[in-house]
Amino acid sequence: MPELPEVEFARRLLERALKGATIERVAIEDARILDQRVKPRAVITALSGRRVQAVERRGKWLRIVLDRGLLFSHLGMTGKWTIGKADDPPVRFEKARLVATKRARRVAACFSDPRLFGRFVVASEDLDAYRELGPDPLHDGVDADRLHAKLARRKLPIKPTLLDQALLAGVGNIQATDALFMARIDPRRASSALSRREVGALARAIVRSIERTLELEQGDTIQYVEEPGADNPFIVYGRGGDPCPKCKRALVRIVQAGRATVFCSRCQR
DNA sequence: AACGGAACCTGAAAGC
DNA sequence: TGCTTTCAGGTTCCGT
Repeated sequence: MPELPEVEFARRLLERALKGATIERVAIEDARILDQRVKPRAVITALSGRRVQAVERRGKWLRIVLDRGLLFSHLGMTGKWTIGKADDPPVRFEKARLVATKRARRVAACFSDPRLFGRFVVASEDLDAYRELGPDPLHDGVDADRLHAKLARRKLPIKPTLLDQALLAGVGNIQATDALFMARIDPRRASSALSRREVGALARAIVRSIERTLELEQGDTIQYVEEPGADNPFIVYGRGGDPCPKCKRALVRIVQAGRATVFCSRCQR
């Protein structure tokens, strides 16, 4: 599932392909990726002829800066950008395509998304959802003192709290699950009960977990862990019932706020 | 205000 | 074999 590392992978891909390029053709194959009030025609008009100045990311949001206006892209659960030739046939589950030209070279940036949780939004200013994001662990680091102070006011257990994008932008179910294992913290603990020392360990684990995942994502294509044939590169995420990598006791799978969590009841306290 | 839970989606895997 | 059920989950919305 796309979380911060996968979105950063997409950012780098799009930056290489599109920065400095001019969008010459836009196709929206499925309007359900758009804001429902916006007509596909309006999106095509807004993007056509625009020059891409930068491809940025905050949390799980991509922000493509144009010479006039902005394009926001969220990958949802199954969204993916791939780069190909302008006239390549549609990729599987393709929902939108930007054909752009840079120094007489034409490229296609294709957005595919089988489950349609992704977003494709043209705007003239930052979206509320973007403005409301908390610090990005990769850009800003994780300030443990600040995090500790924020957690002190939270009522939820630490695991669901970590999924709040206003707390830290980009942490999803996978990174939260693995980071709690790395920091040896029980996901059921009350957020406000974590000591400063524990929050320090958690802050470091979040950054380490993200950097580790990013290192695994080399090359030009990316595979998400849920896709058929993909292996699971994560430490405990998706490994309920398997032996704990540290102590070999069976990892426990529970559901919190509707999300699966895996942890070791011996190593995580 | 804060929180839980459902809804939005559909492909793949598991169950029967 | 083929049908049905379950699961995955980021975000938004709604009800409590």
